[in-house]
Amino acid sequence: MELHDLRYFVAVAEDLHFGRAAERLHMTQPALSRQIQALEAELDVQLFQRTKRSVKLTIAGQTFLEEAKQILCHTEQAIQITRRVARGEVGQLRLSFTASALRSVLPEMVRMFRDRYPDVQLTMNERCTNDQIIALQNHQTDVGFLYLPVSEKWLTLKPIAEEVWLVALPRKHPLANQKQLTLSALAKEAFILHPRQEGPAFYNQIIRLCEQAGFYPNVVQEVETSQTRVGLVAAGMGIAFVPEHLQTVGDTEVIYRRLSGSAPQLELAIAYRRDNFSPVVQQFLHIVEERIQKSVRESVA
Amino acid sequence: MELHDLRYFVAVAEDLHFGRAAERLHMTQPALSRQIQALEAELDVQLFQRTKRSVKLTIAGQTFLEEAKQILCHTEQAIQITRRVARGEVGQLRLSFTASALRSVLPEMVRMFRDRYPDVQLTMNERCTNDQIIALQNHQTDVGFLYLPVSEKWLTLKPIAEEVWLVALPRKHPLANQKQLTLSALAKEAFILHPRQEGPAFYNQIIRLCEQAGFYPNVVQEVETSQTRVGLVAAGMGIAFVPEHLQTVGDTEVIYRRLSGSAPQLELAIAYRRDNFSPVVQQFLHIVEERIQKSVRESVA
DNA sequence: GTTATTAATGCTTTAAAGGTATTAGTCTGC
DNA sequence: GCAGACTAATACCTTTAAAGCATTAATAAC
Repeated sequence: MELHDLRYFVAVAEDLHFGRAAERLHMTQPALSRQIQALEAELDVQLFQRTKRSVKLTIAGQTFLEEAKQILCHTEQAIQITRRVARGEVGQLRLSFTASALRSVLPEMVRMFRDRYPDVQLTMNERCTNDQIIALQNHQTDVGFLYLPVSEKWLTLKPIAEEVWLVALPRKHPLANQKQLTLSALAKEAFILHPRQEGPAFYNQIIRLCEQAGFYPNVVQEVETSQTRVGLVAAGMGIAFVPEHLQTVGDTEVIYRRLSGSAPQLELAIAYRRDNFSPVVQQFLHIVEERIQKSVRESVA
Repeated sequence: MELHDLRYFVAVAEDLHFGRAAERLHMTQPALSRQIQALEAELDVQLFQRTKRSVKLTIAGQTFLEEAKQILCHTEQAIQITRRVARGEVGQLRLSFTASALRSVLPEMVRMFRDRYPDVQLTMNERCTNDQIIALQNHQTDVGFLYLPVSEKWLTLKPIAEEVWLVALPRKHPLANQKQLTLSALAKEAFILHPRQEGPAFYNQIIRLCEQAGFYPNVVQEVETSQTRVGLVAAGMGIAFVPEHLQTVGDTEVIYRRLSGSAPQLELAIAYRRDNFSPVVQQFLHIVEERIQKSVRESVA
């Protein structure tokens, strides 16, 4: 049995007239009659009660009509849903991101994506760069917003923004009032940095910048999240570097200063598995691309 | 798109190997490859991620696989259910019957039918002969157990039992103790009969029998149901005729006597529309037939 | 009784599906 | 690094199932 048998059957069952049904199906009446006969023979069930001049459904025919309509409808829906999945209009997208990405580029991209693809189920998780890589490896996330450098070869990486890090000082710190602040002015300060193994490249970058400024930093603490580092700065334990977008999270005891001259900076990128061909991810990447182009245009203007 | 496309797709999706899938489908690999290509072209969706040496499903392919399996399963079920309906194994059967049929032939027939066709939904309604005919005409019932004669030409009628009617007498009636009771002995009694228009043929039969016994009955009441007539007999209002099977419904104030010689009797028959080709009805008729044959054999033995 | 209607049948044509032989990459093992 | 096995795709031909055309047979309506 094939779907065209069902289509033919439904047409005849609805018209109760072989000639008209055949016309509607763009075929001739004898062909249709024979197909219906073949269908009845295959099912070994009489679907129509025929006289030489009229046709009506048997009880079994009525049952089969309901089923046939459902099957045809389901088939149509299966095609539609498959196409939508292929276009990335339906599916799921799991995003991971650093705390600072959540406060900069991410929100607008997510908003655009939601608007354009309302039927995609979106899951969002804050994770540090390392955890994102692990999550990507374990197929627990689809796209990560993380900091470069990342050396994993099985990942595709696309830089999307430069992120300058600011100095966080206690409000009462002597340097807090100074307009222009250079790294060398901080030579005698106690530094609260992130753990070295949580981003050795960035750690080294900070050390190198200090050395270029003529001193080796006095690292009094290595603390995991920027949030916590800011807390310790407020408590007067020292100074710290935090991503520029995190200054919006206000702590009245802390002020943020952009360093003039060279300052620590990180490159935010999106990462996804090379073997990920999810159309949803593709669509999300398009939106990211689009958003970046817009930023570039705006910064030029 | 046709069902065989779905079958081919499911086979390849399950094996992820064109050659083996083709073998399983009893066809050659190139034919299968081409069919899948054609399907993808028709859907305008890539279902498989192919390399020269391996095949795997795309996200859209995974979606389509689920749908395809469901459609194929539904199709199989549709065929099965249609066949069962055609065989009368599934459906509904609405029975109507007189009160006396419910106490004689009907229960065993219904029991047999239930055992053999447990998936048929059975509806049962007590109705007098006239109401049954109306219900049959209005498609509110499928088969009736009613009294002959019935003249409707659009009904098929099959006599199934002769029903002798008994005399119901008040317990304290002088004739109550007599072993042999003939109609002529009742010449002076007050008769409680059924309404004439509710079965004129049977009414006339009773009058005729009385006349043959040498008297014209003194009809003091015409009352609708046998139940009610028995009630009035118990109340001492007169004597009545009731179907033999109704004597089992005991009223201690009433006794039943079979008339020797000629007695009123009715023919119980089943009736159904000539244009009713419901397989369920056909199956029920088979069981009725079967049961009647059994009765005949038993009465001969 | 004649005509129109309508489903079925016989025969021919067409188109879709399938088969065989072969090609073109890709992986494995020595 | 090369030979051989493996596997999906392509080219070309054959088969088969479905469709068309002409006609028949039976029924209903006038």
